[in-house]
Amino acid sequence: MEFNSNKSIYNQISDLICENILLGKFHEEDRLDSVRDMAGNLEVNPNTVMRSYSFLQDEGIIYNKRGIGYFISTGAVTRILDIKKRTFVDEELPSVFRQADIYGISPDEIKVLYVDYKKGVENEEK
Amino acid sequence: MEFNSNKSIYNQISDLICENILLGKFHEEDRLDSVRDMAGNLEVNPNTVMRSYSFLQDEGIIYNKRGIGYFISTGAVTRILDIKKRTFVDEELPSVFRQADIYGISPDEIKVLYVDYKKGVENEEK
Amino acid sequence: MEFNSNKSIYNQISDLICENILLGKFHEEDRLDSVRDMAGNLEVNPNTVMRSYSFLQDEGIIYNKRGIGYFISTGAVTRILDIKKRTFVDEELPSVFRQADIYGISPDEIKVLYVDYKKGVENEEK
Amino acid sequence: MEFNSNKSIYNQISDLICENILLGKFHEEDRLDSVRDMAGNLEVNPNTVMRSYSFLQDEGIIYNKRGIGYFISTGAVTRILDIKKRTFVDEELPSVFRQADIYGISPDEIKVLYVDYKKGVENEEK
DNA sequence: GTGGTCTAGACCACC
DNA sequence: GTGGTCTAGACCACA
Repeated sequence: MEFNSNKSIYNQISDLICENILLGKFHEEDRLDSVRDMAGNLEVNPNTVMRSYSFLQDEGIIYNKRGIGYFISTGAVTRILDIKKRTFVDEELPSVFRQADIYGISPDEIKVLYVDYKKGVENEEK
Repeated sequence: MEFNSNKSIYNQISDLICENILLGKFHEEDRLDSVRDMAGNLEVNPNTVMRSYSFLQDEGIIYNKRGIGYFISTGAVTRILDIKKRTFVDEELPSVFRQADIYGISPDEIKVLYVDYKKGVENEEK
Repeated sequence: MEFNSNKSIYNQISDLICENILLGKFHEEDRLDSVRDMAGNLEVNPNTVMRSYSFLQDEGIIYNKRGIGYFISTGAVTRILDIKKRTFVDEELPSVFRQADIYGISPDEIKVLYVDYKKGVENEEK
Repeated sequence: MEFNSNKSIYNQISDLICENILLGKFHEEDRLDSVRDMAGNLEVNPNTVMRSYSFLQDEGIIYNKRGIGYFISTGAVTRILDIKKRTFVDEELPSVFRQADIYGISPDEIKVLYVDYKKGVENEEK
């Protein structure tokens, strides 16, 4: 897997895991890949994966059983929505809207772009 | 002026200048504050301002007259819209929509949030 | 290493790296010395090296792996030739020819001077 | 008149005057335009012209009659050829040849490029 | 006065 | 360990 430049890798990995949980690909109380396996799959330094896991653990999204591995917490979905959606709506969206405003993109256009985006994603999945 | 921590200062200065140009506060062929003056006003090191200016010059948004100062290029508005709007629509929006989708925010909700945001801004201006 | 006074140091470093790539001393996908090491070798401030690296990155000649270092891009040779040869032939040569013309140096004489130069270089290498 | 970026303006003005002398447009013992006139014609700061004149005076190419103006020295042509041609052949050409060598341009190609250049100039003059 | 470059040294996030 | 950014302060050429 390749990682885009502007976000730190460990952050992208955290996001990836959260998304998979929200999308139902990972389930609560599932065990995550070991740090080494995950690092191998993603072609990334184990330290970097470790950092993602630690971060998610701090957020209460996963937890650790010593010597066994990392597991997705019960209630992880709720917690992710709590944390991420809030920062998304409260912090990210305003900055996005501010830019859209400057560039003269109307609310209707934004809606249309979003609809188009969703269509694009659907087609890819087929 | 205060700077946000997550973006580099020189980047925020560049953005600030671009926005002022788009908003019509700075005009094409206007002279920018000298590096030292701008640095003084923003309470920032001259090197940091220099970096912003150099960056904008590379982008063709401002240009330099030897020994006189930096000036806003003719066509700067167009160029900024070209560069920024393109990266906004092509790179920023998709990631925003992807998140919105995951968090279950519909196109109509996005539109409403944007409308609300614009109202908020208008009220502030009064 | 010693630097010529009329060109900026960071520029000379960039040129040095490009030449080494063209001459086959550095190869595509090789890792460059770290900023600090290079600075130490050249007896120069790390910031100065950083500037060279950033410049070459902007030109697409080298790229960065986060936390690991700078690497020579695949296709760097082509890209350098593209950039440098073009500016050499289109911008530098005309001014040279213009001067040669004024000083009454004929095309044949230029050719002879060049041949002599190449012989001189060959002898040095022995 | 517009001045290209990479050389200092006063230097470009000096070169311009020297060329006009070599090309026979200005003659020895001719009076040069006053600093102010020249500055007006070139749309440049008088200080900058002054600097060119001083420079040329230091080189012995022009001389000053107090209160009257600057005049081209007798022997200016010889002196210019002495100074400029020497630095051209001894310093500029080697660096040019070095680059040509790196870019794989042969002596014959250089000659052809030079011949082409001369043809181009001739056509412009018609 | 203007920009441009460089040094020294610091701090940070990241791998 | 890596790069990236920033400050403070200096020096230079140029207009």
